[in-house]
Amino acid sequence: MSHTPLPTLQDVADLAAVSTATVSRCLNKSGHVTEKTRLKVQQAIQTLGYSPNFGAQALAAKRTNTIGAIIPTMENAIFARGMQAFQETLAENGITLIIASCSYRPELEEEQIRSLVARGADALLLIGQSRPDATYQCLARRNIPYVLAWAHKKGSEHCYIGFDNQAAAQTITRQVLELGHRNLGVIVGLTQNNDRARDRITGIEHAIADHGAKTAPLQVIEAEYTFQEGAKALDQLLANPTPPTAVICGNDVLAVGAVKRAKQLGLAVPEDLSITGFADIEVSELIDPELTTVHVPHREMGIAAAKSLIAMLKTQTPVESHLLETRIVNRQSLGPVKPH
Amino acid sequence: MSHTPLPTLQDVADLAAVSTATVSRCLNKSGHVTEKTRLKVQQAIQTLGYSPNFGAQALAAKRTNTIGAIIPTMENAIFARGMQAFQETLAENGITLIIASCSYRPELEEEQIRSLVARGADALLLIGQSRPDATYQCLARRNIPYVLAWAHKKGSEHCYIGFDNQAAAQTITRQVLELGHRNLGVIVGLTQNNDRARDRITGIEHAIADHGAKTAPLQVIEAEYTFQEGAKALDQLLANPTPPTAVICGNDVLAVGAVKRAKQLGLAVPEDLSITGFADIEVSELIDPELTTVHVPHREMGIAAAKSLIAMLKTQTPVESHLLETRIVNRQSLGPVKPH
DNA sequence: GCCCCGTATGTAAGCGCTTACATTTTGGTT
DNA sequence: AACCAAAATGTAAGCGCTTACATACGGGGC
Repeated sequence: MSHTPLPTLQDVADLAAVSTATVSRCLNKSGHVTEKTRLKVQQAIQTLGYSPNFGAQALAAKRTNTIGAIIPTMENAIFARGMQAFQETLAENGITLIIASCSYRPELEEEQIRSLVARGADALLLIGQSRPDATYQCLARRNIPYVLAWAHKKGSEHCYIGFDNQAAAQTITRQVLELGHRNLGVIVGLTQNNDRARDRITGIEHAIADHGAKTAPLQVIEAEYTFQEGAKALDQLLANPTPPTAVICGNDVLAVGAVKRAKQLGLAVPEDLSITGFADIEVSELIDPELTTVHVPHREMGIAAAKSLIAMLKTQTPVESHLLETRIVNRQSLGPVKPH
Repeated sequence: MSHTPLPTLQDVADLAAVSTATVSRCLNKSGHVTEKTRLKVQQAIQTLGYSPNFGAQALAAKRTNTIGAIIPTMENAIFARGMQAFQETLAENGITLIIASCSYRPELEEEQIRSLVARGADALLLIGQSRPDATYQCLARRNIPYVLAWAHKKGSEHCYIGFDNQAAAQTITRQVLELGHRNLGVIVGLTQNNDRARDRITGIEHAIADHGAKTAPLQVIEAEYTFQEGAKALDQLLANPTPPTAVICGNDVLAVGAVKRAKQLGLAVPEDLSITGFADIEVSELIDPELTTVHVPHREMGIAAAKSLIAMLKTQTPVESHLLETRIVNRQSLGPVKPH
């Protein structure tokens, strides 16, 4: 499968009878080119089917127009919509997304960060904030802008593009308490390497403390983000001699798994058991009863993250954090506690 | 935010008191280096915290160790699991994934292909086969290997890593017919730019023709891949004076949306109406009744695609297509036709 | 001890682009 | 028509790496 060598900038310059610098200027829209020459060059590019060599461009310009993202996993719908919007926004701005996953394992994340940086990522999107200082230093040293998404922390040195996991969890818990529930269960992701999950638990605890009513001790089960694990976690919660009347889930996937299990066990939701979610992914409207959950503006977040990163790249200065509003979506899975 | 310039190959060479060529040879494991020098170099790399410059490497070596994938959308769970496995397998082999989405729009796909190629993708993963010849020629001209995933075509010039959409649809339809259904509805993705959806319809039609029994005319509704659209499509099907007794869906998302709608309408599934899916994504086990569907080995497919692409890159020769087996997963949403 | 050859290492020429700086062109003033 | 600043274009020096080729080295056979 032989093939002619690809045309180079020089070839274009020759054909258009200008210098390579002029062609380069046309390509990079860096001004100072007559309309006439621009047309000539355009023409030459067309006829040759020229497209710039990526490596050469990266080497000479010291940027790749590439942004990296490292997410726990692409399989989880929690990240899918936000990443889709992120990618679309990058593409609109001529930037390519390189993507890696870390399976919620910090050491893998670190490795992937190095890898993406080595691959020339100009900037990075990371999820949450908890990672070794060394990692942040490595990014600072190489002067690589990054945003932390899916989370928010006031007054942090980092740029967050996300929502307040703690406050959101607190709000929905308050609502649960106001409906009379005094014995709450919690199903949440593995907190080990997930600051978002930890923040949500904190929010729940604060809501209980603030509310002041006497409540049974909070029962917390950690589970991987799958329907099955959500179901299993509910089993554990219900095995307790005084099972909760409401289960607050740190995630829609877990919540939906729990709802399904509750129904299998013959429990009516929300009459016998209330269940709430977090994220408002598509599946929360699928299950019957539909899930009362915390709506997270995933697309907005992806778009904001992309824009912030692009701005940082352009201005070479940090950008303000961006707090997105969440809101409770009242559907059907949360109801008043059953009087007995 | 000042920062020392990053160490270069030259710096490493100086520190290790060898030439740049030797350092390069160490890095690329291209043999002919004494263990002793290798150690010296390793040492120098460590102390300097060196990591190769991507652009320079790409420019000099004419490869980027980067593979691109263009999928319709990341939001759809149909691609998530396969892509996750694809990315993991690439990462294990030191290759980075760059990803783009085309929203089922061919002209956007073409643009994204150009973009990823321009970004230095060494090889590509594409979904399905139908695209302009010019696109394939462009890839051939640049000598860029590619595989077509999520589909399979015998005796094609292209390398497919996928499954036989038509045969799978045919098999599940046969099963539906054997259960006595003679009036079938079909809900399938928009066929306009989706050869997989078209193949599935063909499979359904063949099954009916082969079976020989007299059946009502097939009613086909096309819908976007969302729960809501699946539900709406079911409404349309049921609006018919002689509504189908079984609905074959080209996709689990549509099927699950249809199941939910059927229940809302007070129809028992499968007693009053049978519904089948395609893909076997996680949500098919969530819905009640659980979905009878076509299982697609998504992870296997992702892994196989990655391996094939890597092999092509290494050997510079085409690789055989790879046909993956699908199988029917009999769960609860398909039952015998109701006698009346 | 000498020669030869295979292996380890060094030398240096690019790879294709960007960009600082030098040079030419343009067109408005006087 | 001559002059000049501003705008357009050209020149050429790298960017950091790979690799073909040249050279140095070391050890076995005689």
